[in-house]
Amino acid sequence: MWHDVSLAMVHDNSHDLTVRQMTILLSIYLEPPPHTVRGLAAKLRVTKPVITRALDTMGIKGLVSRRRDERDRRNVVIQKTLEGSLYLEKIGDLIIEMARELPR
Amino acid sequence: MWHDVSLAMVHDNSHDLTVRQMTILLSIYLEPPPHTVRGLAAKLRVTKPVITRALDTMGIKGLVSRRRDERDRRNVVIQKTLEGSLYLEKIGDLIIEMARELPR
DNA sequence: TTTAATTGATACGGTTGCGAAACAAATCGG
DNA sequence: CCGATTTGTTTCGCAACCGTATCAATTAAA
Repeated sequence: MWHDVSLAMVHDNSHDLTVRQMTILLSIYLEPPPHTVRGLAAKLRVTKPVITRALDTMGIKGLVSRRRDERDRRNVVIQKTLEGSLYLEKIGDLIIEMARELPR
Repeated sequence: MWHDVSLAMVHDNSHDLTVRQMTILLSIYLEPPPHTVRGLAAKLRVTKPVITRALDTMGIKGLVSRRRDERDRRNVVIQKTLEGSLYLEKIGDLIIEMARELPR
């Protein structure tokens, strides 16, 4: 199943994200907000620039957006987007479809 | 579940493969041999250099090996290795473990 | 045998991601 | 107010990957 889904992702190729980027995206959309750079860095155990750069590229693709936290303006809160939701929904459907076809 | 497994892969970090490389590796180990460069390129719908380069890097990591086909010496057949088998087995266990913890 | 086709590898220029370090802005603590 | 801390970003040099085009070796075809 992992093979089939990965293969479909390679075929799709619309947003080709790295495993790290995909993991960041899933964290943002599946775990309860708010999400910050340092929080994601800690969860994935990577450095902060990794998060910043991933947010840059995913921001250009429209998959996430950023906003300053007005209560503590050092913080940046990461927000979901419609396009990101649609993209992950598509991947979710893909996984479900592949799982359904498993030989059980 | 996809999230959890990806997160574990990022944490592990022993061989950090791209999605393409992982898909190539899974194809080699899960689909019936023989595997050739052009065959994998066709299956993944990528160009041949992509396969060659992926085999280079995965070969260095010891995950696959290559051998000339003696019947048609233009061909290269890709072979599994012990280390590659162990690596994929570890990932398989990871997936099973994560799936077991699903809320059903 | 000589030409054409097939197969995998390589060269090239460009893009992207990386870790470490330095940085600017904001907040905290005395 | 002023130095220390926290937070996210940027810079630097470097390595890896990409697609296109080309190459060398091998086989098939004429």
